Amino acid sequence: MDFSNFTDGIYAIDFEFRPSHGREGNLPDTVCLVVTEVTQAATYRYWWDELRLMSSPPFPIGAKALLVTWFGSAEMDCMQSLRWALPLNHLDLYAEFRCLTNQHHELQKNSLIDALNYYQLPTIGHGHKEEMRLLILNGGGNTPEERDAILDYCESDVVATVALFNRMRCILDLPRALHRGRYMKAVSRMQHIGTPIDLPLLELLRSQWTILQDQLIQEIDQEFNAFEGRTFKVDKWEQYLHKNDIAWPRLDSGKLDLKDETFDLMAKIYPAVERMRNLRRSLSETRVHDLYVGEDGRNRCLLSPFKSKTGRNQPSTTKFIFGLPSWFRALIRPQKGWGLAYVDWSQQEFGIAAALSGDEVMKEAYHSGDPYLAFAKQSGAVPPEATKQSHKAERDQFKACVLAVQYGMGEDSLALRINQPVAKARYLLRLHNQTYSVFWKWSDSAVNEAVLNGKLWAGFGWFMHTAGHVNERSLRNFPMQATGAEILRLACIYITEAGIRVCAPVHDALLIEAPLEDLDRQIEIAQALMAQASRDVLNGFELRSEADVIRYPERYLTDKGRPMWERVMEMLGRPDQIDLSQTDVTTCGD
DNA sequence: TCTATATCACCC
DNA sequence: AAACGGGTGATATAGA
Repeated sequence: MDFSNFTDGIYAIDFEFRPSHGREGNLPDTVCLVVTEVTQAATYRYWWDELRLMSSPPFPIGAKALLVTWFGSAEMDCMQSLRWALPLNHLDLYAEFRCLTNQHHELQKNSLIDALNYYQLPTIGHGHKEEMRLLILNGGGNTPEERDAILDYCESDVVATVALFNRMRCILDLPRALHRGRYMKAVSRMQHIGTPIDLPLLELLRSQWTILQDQLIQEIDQEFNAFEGRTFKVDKWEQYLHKNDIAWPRLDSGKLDLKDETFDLMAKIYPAVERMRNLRRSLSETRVHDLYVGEDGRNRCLLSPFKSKTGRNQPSTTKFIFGLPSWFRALIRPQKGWGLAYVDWSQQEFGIAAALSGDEVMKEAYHSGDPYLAFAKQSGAVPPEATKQSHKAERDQFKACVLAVQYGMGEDSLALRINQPVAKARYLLRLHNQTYSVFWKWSDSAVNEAVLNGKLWAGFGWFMHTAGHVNERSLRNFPMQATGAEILRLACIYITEAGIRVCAPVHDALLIEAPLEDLDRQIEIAQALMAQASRDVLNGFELRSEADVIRYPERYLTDKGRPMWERVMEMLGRPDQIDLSQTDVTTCGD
């Protein structure tokens, strides 16, 4: 496959846009569009009054055309707002540049300007770019001068995109580049749909939140006097400790250790500390105003595809509902007549490790349906007839050990985590080594590859540069996490292209929505496609998935989030919002 | 007063 | 030197 197949032309485009009504979370309002055919360098400029009259894009999007962009999910967001169809073939230079320069020592950022500098191509300055960005954001473009300035600026980005394309085209792995471009299209579809939020309740929460905080502090802090207004003051806490003769752990720097963990530890000796711990925890979980929710009650924000070094999406944790503390998920609620499903792969990284390493014992553990208990059995620590109920304590420890290995945890940290002597942690890690020796050899080989070649590959063309010092634990984890990201991308492609409405990706999970009468069927299809994606990436090895189902008028409330949600609803005087929260679990896979 | 750093809390 | 992978973001404190 090469570029000569695109006989209808290769078009670079760039939109300028701003959120509708200036409200983040709303769909974008398109300001202008510039299109250039890359070989003929023919350029076309369109202002929004022309664009809104078009029912299809002024460039070809069929099988014989190619769309070239820098961060094309944004361009396709605009196309969807204009109700245009999306291109069949898409090449995104941002995705390609991220892939080629991942963890490259000379590169810190990944803007278009950074890419142009990297290839020593001319750029407009950061200053002008920022100036134009603000002009567009603040509703500029009403005078002929401003309009020309915005179009010129938009055109300069297209010119830069074309230059970058011509510089990069000979080094691209085209089939995989088109695959990544196809993912950018799926990203745009998800960004366009967004996650349904109970907007009236969110607004109530927002309007009352400071009052709730003040109430909480006033009630609890009179015992301690450690707060000044709404902030916890270290020196005031120190005074309290001094007055009460409490010796508090300190960091190496000499400052008080204020970790939640430390409060937990000290609460065991001084029960009053527990009350302050709870107060601090509640207050730390208060990001209600930054969440992007449009006037239609949908949480929409940039998903930041390919942003992490393993290729994961990395949306802002304050703007994205799934980045907030988990009790906020109870704000997620299907629209009337609709349902939602949060579908996630079961023990994804364990399954990936088994598949990639070819460790048959590990594969068997995955296929058993309960890898943690299987590990305990395979190592001989519990009898073959042991169950989750009969050997709960053992299972918890073996589970902690499996997770520890995936993150490269050492025996000291594991001991702390499971609240056991170091010797016990050492014993568990040794059992993992012995039971899954093939996995460990494979894990060693990743470290060797990285050190010897200066690169570490994760399949489908994603890799990171490893010249210079890289943490060994990072190298061992990279193939598993990056492959997980690859499986998610493929599943997003399959499921969005099957016409299922995907609200959001969450690393090893997807939130989908459907009318209630179609919900069960669509969950089934989504799970089948998630299994398909895992097989396609893992050479036939299938990952199971589970689904939490939320049917209107239920909200998405998990066991973890329930206590805080109930507390907040009580304080808001809305105890009626507590009980509408049942979730079922279905499973799929072998 | 502003910025950089350290530390912490949250997510998977 | 530390020893838990990948992140974002808030806040307190220290220093310019």
